[in-house]
Amino acid sequence: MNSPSLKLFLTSNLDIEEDEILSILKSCQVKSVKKDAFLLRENEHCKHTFFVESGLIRQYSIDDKGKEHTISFAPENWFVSDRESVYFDEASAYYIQALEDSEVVMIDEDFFLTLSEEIPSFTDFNNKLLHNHIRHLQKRINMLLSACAEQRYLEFVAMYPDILLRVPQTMIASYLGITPESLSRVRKELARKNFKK
Amino acid sequence: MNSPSLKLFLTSNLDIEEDEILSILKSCQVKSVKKDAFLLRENEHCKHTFFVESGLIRQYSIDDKGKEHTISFAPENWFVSDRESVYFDEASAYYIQALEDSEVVMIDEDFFLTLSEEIPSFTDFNNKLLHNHIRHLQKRINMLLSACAEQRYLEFVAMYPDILLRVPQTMIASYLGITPESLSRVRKELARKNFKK
DNA sequence: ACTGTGCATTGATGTATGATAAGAAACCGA
DNA sequence: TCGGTTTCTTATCATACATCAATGCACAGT
Repeated sequence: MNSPSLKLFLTSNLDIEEDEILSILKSCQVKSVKKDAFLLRENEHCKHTFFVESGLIRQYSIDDKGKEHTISFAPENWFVSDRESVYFDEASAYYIQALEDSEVVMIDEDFFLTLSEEIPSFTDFNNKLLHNHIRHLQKRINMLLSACAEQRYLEFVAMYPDILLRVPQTMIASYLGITPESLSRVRKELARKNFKK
Repeated sequence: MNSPSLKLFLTSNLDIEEDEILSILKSCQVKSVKKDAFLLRENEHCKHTFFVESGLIRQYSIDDKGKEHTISFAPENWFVSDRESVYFDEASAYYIQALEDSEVVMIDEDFFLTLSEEIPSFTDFNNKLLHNHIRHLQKRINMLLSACAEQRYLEFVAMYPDILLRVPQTMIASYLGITPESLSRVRKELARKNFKK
């Protein structure tokens, strides 16, 4: 068994015994992915939810003009997946790619089924995860509707200071819905303001 | 009991007996709201999920500059709520307001608890609802990241042709993240294109 | 029928951000 | 250490959309 972070994540959130979790986790494959390798490509059916043990993963889409739009970043201890593709068994619209050499636990639907059957508290926990996810998406929509480039960047910095330093600005720009050039301008402007004070 | 749509909605999605649903629904209050009345205001704690029996409800936020941003429209047979406020017991960032005289069923957390205890299939159903919600939000984010004003409007028309005719353009504009003036111009341009063909 | 209020349209103008291109800097991998 | 990518910055120009302001409608209340 080689997924200490996921084990810790589950034991600290679920009412579950050490050996119980071990026997369930045994069924999960751990995968090492090199930087730039793909866990999912557009039009594939996503079969897994990935738990990031180490490294950094990005989920993004490509529009008709060929531009990338970052959906999410997933560092250690985060999940990443096209849950809709998994759940509704649809072709995915997204790419999931490693930004660093990473280790991910591949979790399939059976895993969730087993958990919800064997661990009563799992249902609630899963519910909470889903609600958290929704809250997060809600907030982002609100931001995209109302905030200008500078505000978006500031919110990102406040929310993900760690990620900021690990990914190229191009990708942060594509997360914020602006061009890399605009982001560069925003940063310059912010630096100027801070200097003045 | 005065919530025929909700009853139908539940019985057609859950493995449940007629009288069982009736006894559970009995605990829910049905509320009539006049056009423009509020079901929730910013900074209040949202205590209910509202199921719209009839009418039309809007959820929106107001930013620092006083501009409204429509989060969602909820016509008949839809749910509307600040689920995050309910679930995490936080102050809400949103307003929920009737756009037409409406009837809503006020569903509290106990209702969900009762359902999940008494109806085994409810857990799965609830899960499905949450996943659907997430899919929906995901799609909107993708749209906001990648589509121009015209595309956004076209997507809206395709997705909610019914709502289109029932709400002022100002609000549709605020849903799409553009100004009413821009929306007016987009529509004019589209009309011109269609005429030419 | 009159009048007020809100909404949609239109035009003139402004501005933030996009597009393009080119140079500078940082980051590999050999 | 070098040479080559990739990323970041900077500059110019272009444009979609916002802002501001005026007008026209339509509907509701008196």
